[in-house]
Amino acid sequence: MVYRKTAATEARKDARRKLLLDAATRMFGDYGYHGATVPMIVAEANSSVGSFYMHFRNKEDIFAAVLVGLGERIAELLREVRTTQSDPVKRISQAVESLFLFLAENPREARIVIVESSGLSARLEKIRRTILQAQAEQTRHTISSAPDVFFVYDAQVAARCLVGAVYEALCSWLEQPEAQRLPVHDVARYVADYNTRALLKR
Amino acid sequence: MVYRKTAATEARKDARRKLLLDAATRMFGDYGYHGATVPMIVAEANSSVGSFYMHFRNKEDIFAAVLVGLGERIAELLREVRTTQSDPVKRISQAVESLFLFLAENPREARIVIVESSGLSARLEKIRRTILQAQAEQTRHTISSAPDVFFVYDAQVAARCLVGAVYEALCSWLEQPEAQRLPVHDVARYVADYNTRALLKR
Amino acid sequence: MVYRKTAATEARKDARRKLLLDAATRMFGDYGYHGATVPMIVAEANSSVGSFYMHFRNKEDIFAAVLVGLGERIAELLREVRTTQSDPVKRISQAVESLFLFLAENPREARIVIVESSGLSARLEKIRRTILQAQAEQTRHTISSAPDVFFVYDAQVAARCLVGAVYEALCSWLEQPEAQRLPVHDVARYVADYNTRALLKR
Amino acid sequence: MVYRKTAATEARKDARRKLLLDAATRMFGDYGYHGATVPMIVAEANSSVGSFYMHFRNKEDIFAAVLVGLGERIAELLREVRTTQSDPVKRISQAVESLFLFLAENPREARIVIVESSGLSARLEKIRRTILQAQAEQTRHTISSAPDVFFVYDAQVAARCLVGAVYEALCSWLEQPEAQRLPVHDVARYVADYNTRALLKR
DNA sequence: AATGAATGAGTCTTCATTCAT
DNA sequence: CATGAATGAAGACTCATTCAT
Repeated sequence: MVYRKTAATEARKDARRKLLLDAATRMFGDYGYHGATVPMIVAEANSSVGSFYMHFRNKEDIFAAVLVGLGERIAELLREVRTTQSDPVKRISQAVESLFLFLAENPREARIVIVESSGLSARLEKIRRTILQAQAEQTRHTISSAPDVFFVYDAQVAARCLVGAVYEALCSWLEQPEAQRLPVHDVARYVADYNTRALLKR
Repeated sequence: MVYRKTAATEARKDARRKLLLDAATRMFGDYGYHGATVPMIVAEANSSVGSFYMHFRNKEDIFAAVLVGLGERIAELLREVRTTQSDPVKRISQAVESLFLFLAENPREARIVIVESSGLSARLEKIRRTILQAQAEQTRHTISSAPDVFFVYDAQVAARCLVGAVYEALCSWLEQPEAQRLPVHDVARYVADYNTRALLKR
Repeated sequence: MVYRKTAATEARKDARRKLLLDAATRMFGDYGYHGATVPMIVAEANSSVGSFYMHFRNKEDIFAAVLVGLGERIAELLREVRTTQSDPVKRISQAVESLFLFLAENPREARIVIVESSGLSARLEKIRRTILQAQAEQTRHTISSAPDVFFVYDAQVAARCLVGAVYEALCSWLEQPEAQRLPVHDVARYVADYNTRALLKR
Repeated sequence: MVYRKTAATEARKDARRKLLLDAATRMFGDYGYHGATVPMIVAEANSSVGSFYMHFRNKEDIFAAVLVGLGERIAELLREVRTTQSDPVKRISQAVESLFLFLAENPREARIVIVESSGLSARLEKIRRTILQAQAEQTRHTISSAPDVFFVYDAQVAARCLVGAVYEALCSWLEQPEAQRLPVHDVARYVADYNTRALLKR
């Protein structure tokens, strides 16, 4: 009497989940963790409160899912750079540029990672740290692989300086009215240069 | 007689205001903007809700005041550096170091400026921007004053990279358990070097 | 062919109904009417929500069914006593004892009848009353059959006193940690004596 | 600057608390623990949700307060009987009668103690047990004080039988439409007799 | 001016019930 | 007939803000 869980049903469920996740990304990106309410999210997803709580334990849960998803997209981004570039200096420079461009093109996602994921619950804080850590790790690894070209006191500190510079430069860029913004690619390039110079031995 | 009485009253009023402001700094620093409640703040200040609304229009208002106060302390800090150091490179290096040390010694204040002041109302966002801008301005000014030693695409971008690097390095440092932290002064120095190298022509 | 198929279907349907009813008894007994949820019950029955609403109009409906079932089991119990014992005094004493023992051995069922069935809807209240009434009726009948040995103001009141004493004594017994409980049979016997003495002329 | 907490303010606060407590008693008595909602209670008390949560931590808390209050009223009742009656048999009989009458006159309160306080949280269960225990203790004490007149297997069990009989008889009485009810005093007297006989040696 | 009790709009969350597959 | 995803009404609770004393 147990009916096969049809693939179609499963697929529709997953689609709904994705819908909610996307809506949440938009709402969290636009209004922040506290500003975005569950009713707002479900309305944006053309879904319902009940459905929301079928897919996610609570508001924190969906935020975590959004964050993890973003972390993966960024990790994937950096992974690509790593496999493309073998020269350590270019690799770092390229990673910074890619990160900057990705976030510049996805400002809502950027805001979620940079701004909104801070100062929340321990669990979320941990996810945020993991994301930053993944980026830092990448940098750290490259730095350590070429100790003769990089000047480094502590790779961890250096990596975080780099990430911080990227994020803040991005914020600054996003704060400008669109009309006055410098060309994204130029800024991305400059930020990449800034950090590359910072890391190189003179 | 009347004047003195008024002065005394004024003084007491200011004292109460200061008390609330300090309590708010502690609470916002420890629990964040949303986590700190008005009752919490007034309890910490040994005051009362009524009194609170005597001195501040609302919660946002006191947070703004805290933020402005912090901005001034930081501005003052940087002003001192400027008057002490005339060499542009040293001036920048020194400014970074001072900022890092100040925030490291005042982690609550650091959290307020870096983390908690983001993603709130437009008004607060503006104040935050003003503070960052003040720091950036300082850097920009120094950079512009010696175009031959500094390599700069856009002083604004450069300045924000610098501030971002400082903040993120600090966050990283604060995230560590105290036992495992590197010496503050060493980190501060390294962060200063990081940014100085980033700015100098090769 | 058609007939047999229908019979088989009917049988399966009844089996499923029984499964749900048993699961509901466990859940209501363990978590109470409000604590037990429909999803909990169907999970316990390895069934599904849809199936549930196939067999029962709603949650109240299944609770009612559980209650009615319990009422019948208890009625059957008392009926047996009546057919076994002809001596009115022994009959009452035996009925009390049997009831006590049955409930002591089925604490979940006991909790449903005694505790959980109170204070719900009018319909459920009525069923509960019916069950109690059946027990009372039994007692009343026996009492009335031997007016010379029993001292009774109003048989209805007397019967309810008796039932109340049984239930409360049972609760008291169940509240004790198992290790400290007096022997069931002794308590059952004493409760029987208590009520017998209460009913007899001196 | 610390103003004296005026007696008037305190009094008004207490009055409000009492108002809420009374309203809660009515609502819990009429609709049960789950049926009575916080909005209902505050509406009944002409108060507000916020006020409610100023005085009580949560819904369970106010129910606990109601229950404790009832426990005290009942305890007081029994205390009076104890001081008035020195003869053990009369004391028990009188206690039963008083309890019955009190509950008959306060049916809402009765329902709260008897019906609604069961099967809730551990905390509430404990309070309920305490109340029953207090009544049982009273009985137990009297019984133990005159071992030659009372026939008792275990005073605890006996006491609970007594309490159960009282409560159930009361329920039965309350269930009747008012027109058909037997005179309260007669029933109270009979219930008292029922239990007295049950306890006496033959 | 100071106090803190009172307010109620606004959140999150649960769960009985429905219905498309 | 069975399934379980979807629904949304309803409830508990928080907290910024007001205002009578």
